[in-house]
Amino acid sequence: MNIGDVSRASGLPAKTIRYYEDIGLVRPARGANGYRDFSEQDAHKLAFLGRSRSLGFTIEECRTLMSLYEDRDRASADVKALASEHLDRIAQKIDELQALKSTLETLVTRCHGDDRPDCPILDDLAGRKALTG
Amino acid sequence: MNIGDVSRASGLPAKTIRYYEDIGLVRPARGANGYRDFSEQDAHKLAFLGRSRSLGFTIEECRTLMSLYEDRDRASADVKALASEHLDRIAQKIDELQALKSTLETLVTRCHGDDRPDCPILDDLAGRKALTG
DNA sequence: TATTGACCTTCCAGCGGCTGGAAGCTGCAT
DNA sequence: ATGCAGCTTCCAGCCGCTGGAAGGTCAATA
Repeated sequence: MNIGDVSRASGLPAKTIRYYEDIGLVRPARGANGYRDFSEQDAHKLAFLGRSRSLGFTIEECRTLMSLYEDRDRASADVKALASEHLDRIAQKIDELQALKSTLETLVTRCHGDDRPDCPILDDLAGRKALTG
Repeated sequence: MNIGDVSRASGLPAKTIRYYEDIGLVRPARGANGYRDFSEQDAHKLAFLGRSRSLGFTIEECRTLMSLYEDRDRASADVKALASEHLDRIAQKIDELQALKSTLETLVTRCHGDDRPDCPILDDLAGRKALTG
C-alpha cells in the first residue's frame, strides 16, 4: 500500500502520515523505489491514531493508547484512567468556554450595534467594568 | 514605567509584552538606557489587550478591536459583528467538545476499568464500532 | 519512445501565541 | 566593590501539523 492508499483508507492526509512516521508512531516498510510500503497493520494503526486524535487525545496520549492497545496484558484500568483524565480536561474546557460565552453574550446583547460609536463591548475591554459594576 | 511595572499592572508576562511590541500592538518609548518606557496609555492598551485575549479573541482580532477602540468615529455595529462572530465560534467549539465529551463518557462508562485487558475504549479506537454497532 | 501527469521522496519554513534560556548591560543597596 | 534584581537582544522550542520547493518514479497515452 502506498501512502496515498493508506491516506484514503484512514482519512489522514499523507503529510500527517509522514509526520507520524517522523515521530515514530508508525514504521512502514520501504519498497525498492524508496516508497513507503504500508501493511494492513500499519493502516489499522493509522486508523486507530486518527480516531484517537479525533477524540482529542494528544499525540503522546495516542502513543500510550497504542502501546496499551498492543499490550495484550494491559489492565483496562490504565486505559480508563487516561480517558477519564482526558474527559476531565474536556469538561473543564467546556466550562471555561461557557463562561466566556455568557460574558460575550451579555456584551453583545448590550451593544446596540448601529452606526454610533458608543459601545459597551469596547467599554468592557477597556476595563470600565460594564459587566460587574 | 518599566516593563516589570506594566507587567504587574496588566497581569501580562514581560515576555508577552515584548512580543506584543514585536508584532506592533504597542510601541513604548525608550529611555536613555535602552529600557522600554511605558506611558499610562501604553499600560491601558496592554490591559485592553489582556482582557481581549482572555475573552478568546485572536491577536488579529485584538488589533482590530484596538483600532476600533481608538477610532472615535467607529460604528458600534463593527464591534458587535466581530464579537458575534467570535461568539459563534465559541458556541461551535462548545458543541464539538460536548459531542466529544458524551462519546468519551459512554466509552469510559462501558470500560470496567480493572486489571483485565478487555477494554471497550480500545475496541472503539480500533474501529470496532462499539458505540454505533 | 517521448511526454504527460499523478504520485512519491526529502527538506525547510511557517502557522499562533507565546515561553525558556543564554549572554550581557543597568541600577540600586550594601 | 559586590551582589542581585531587572532590563536588553536573540535564538530556539512548544504542538500538530501544513505548505511549498525540488526532484525521483510509474503507468498510460500519442
